[in-house]
Amino acid sequence: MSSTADVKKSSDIRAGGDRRIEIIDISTRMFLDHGFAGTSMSQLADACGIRKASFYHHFRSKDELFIQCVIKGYESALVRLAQLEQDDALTHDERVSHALEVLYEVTVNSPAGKISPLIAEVSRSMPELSERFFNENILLQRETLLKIVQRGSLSLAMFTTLPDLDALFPTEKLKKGHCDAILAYLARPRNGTSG
Amino acid sequence: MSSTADVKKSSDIRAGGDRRIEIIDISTRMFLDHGFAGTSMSQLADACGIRKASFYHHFRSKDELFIQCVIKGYESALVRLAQLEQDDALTHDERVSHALEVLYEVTVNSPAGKISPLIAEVSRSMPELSERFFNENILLQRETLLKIVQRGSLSLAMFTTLPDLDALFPTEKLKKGHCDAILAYLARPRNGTSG
DNA sequence: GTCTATACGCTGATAGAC
DNA sequence: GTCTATCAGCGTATAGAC
Repeated sequence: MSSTADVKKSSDIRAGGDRRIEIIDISTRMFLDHGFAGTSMSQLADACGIRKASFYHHFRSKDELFIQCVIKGYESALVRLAQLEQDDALTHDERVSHALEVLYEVTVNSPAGKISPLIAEVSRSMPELSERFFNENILLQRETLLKIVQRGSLSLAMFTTLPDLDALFPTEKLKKGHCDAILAYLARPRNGTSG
Repeated sequence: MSSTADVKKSSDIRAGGDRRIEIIDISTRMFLDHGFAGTSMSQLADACGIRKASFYHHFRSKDELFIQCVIKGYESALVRLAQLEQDDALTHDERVSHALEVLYEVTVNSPAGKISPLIAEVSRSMPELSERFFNENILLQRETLLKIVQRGSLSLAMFTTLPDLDALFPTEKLKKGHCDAILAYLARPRNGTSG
């Protein structure tokens, strides 16, 4: 399906322009809706209003198209973060707060966040994409967030544990929190006994 | 791909026995790993150690096999809930608490929970499966949970709002909670100013 | 209940005219 | 830059022997 050479920089773009962007947007929607294997080039061609063969003028393969969809998905979020880092109109606290909002949107709610399952789907056939997603998205997110926080006069020492940020939200803890919330809710209007 | 007649009761099982169970378990693992469209009958046959054609002795179609995988996925959780409801060795509070644990496992951590994205993948081609998943899994979960809670001497009135349980965990609220947690974490060892 | 052989549509992809 | 025509291979599914 794919080879190591399939994941490269923008150098293997065959053509540039609005049409390309349009195709990527439409294809992203299709991939999100039907999965990678579940979306055929014929379906994509129909959705884009062109013939199947014309697709190969813009993208050398289905893999390549998908990779571009994924990259475009997370690039916009990275741009937003980068702009935030440069925004002098905001206070430091506002920048940090907005950055967290952006990260949350990207990770949980946005189309970019919903791409993750697709990457899981193709992780075996396109391992380079998974790696790239991690290096160019996850790691860059963390770096930019770090820069944003560093713009304030905070001591650097406190960020030495930043990579452990994930540990802040362990499944077990969240689970207990959720269960406790339900139990508290159920217990609230209790009138009788409990046995 | 599928017709209305494809989703039925166990009457359209072609054969019963251990082999069938084994095939379902292996296939479930494959579907979870590669998606529905991403898993071919050849791959499934290889994984099960039989020929492609032999598959059709057990299941009339790939759709039918998938449906059985989904159903078996959530059935075990429902059985656990039902047993819990009958368990007189536990106190009422224990039963409620354990039920929440089971629901959490089923929804978030278990293979059954991970099936949800697969159902989303095929929701357009197998709408009956989505409906069945909701009616036989989601609704039954709620019903059994309700029964478990009702075994205590709590007033029925408090459950009139149970269908709104989802509202307890609105995205915005959770989001704010997570962001606040990160901010609190970042602010903790703060030594300098914040502008 | 599993096998071999086979039907046939659809897949991703290419060649070459315009 | 889009098209028609075409390819080899794989997809699901069936027929029928053992």
